[in-house]
Amino acid sequence: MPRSTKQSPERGDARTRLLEGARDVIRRKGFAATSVDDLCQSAGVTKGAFFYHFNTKDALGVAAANFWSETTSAIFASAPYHEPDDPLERVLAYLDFRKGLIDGETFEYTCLVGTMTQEVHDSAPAIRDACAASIFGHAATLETDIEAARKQHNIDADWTVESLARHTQAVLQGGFILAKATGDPDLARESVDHLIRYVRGLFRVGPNTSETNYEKSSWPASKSPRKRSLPPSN
Amino acid sequence: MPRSTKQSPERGDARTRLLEGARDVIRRKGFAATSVDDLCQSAGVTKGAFFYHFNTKDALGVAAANFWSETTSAIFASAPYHEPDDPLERVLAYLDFRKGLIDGETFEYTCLVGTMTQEVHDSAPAIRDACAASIFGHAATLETDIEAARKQHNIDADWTVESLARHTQAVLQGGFILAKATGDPDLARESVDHLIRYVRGLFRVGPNTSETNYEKSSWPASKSPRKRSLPPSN
DNA sequence: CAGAACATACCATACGGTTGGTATATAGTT
DNA sequence: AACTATATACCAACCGTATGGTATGTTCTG
Repeated sequence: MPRSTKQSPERGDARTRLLEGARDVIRRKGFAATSVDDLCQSAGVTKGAFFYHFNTKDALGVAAANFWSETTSAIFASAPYHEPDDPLERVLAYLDFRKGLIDGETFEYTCLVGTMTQEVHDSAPAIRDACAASIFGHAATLETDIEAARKQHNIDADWTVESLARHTQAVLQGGFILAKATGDPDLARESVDHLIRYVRGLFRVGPNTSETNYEKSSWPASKSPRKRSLPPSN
Repeated sequence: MPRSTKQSPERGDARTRLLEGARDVIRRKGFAATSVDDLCQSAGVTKGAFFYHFNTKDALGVAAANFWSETTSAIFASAPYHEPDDPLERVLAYLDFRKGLIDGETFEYTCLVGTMTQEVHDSAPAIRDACAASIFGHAATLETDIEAARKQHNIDADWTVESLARHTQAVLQGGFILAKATGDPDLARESVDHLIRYVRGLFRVGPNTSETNYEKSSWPASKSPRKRSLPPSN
């Protein structure tokens, strides 16, 4: 029988639990409306622990944005959309992958750093910069595939690789807003569909390339029972 | 000499000034971070006036969303993008018009109801519904032109008119987020350019139709001196 | 003069943050 | 192996202020 069989959360991971709680609570309520007490409660710690790990609430905001960057980039790095040999296929597979992530409750699939950017862009530059680094850093990961696809398909474009990469993020962020307005994730998926159609048009490929429909992998959200792990029986 | 030459703001329009102040301050700081005192100060009134006109802060949020709907739909109704005879030209002119509105400080061109939706979607259903009505109500105004263009160009589409109308709003909202992340309106205009290219592709028209570049009209923002009312001299 | 449209002063609470203390793990000493 | 020193990682209680909201008074208008 090991010593220290305490059921309560392990000592030493309060910081991580605070960041995970912040990720979910802030996506629900927004940054400003989330109190430090809310964050402590979601992590199961007291304010002493909070202010031991973060000097101020804004400091947690910065840390949460960085935490988001690290966790999501790990997910994207190991995601299956990199597998196709054709670079355009990889771009389309990325968009299909993103579309697959949009499911469940709103706070489960929306973007933490996009949400925080909206709120703090004018009042908390440190948080905003951390969010911007997350958004544009992720967008930049798409650029090599887009560039390779452009060369392979001999596209002489009136658009830049960087702007298309950013545009994909804009569409996702905007889709999240429409989804939040009604609580319906279909509104976000719908815009991704238009984006996919746009990219296909840019590269002059038909509508039926790459229909792998990548399975949804784990996305930063508190473990919630995912309904329908098997397809419906009808 | 007329009686009541008081320089101070007219009696009777405190409500309007509160809504106008809310429009600008909330776009800067967000809804939750904007205090009632902030709103009173921006309108030049006291809390007595505020709570005379609005029972609660959330009630002002609803009223601000409705105010936004009314003022912006008046602007769009009288905007020049309705002039072209060709319906597709009107759609493209609308997007060009929206692009032209993106200028100046961030709080001047971003969308109030999009901002508020992000924050209160899960905690203030009344505000969220008012915002949703504004967003989707505006999107619906595009549907007749899109539908007419689709018939005229004989497009048998795999997309619905409604979804394309919504997609335009998603792109705009997403562009606003990217612009807020850096303070650079070019990031929003860039996404509108991609959207315009997408719509042209959907209707199979070349890149050089309708380049009117409609002059920017008045958009809900506090009167700020607009630089460069004349084009640069080079 | 009655009621609408404000202003002033005030209240209870929730908020971000601080203070002082305690349990735990680790390292060094004997 | 036992004991101490020390830093880490937290907890519980407290503090000043900002906040949403109220109660009451005042001014203007029809």
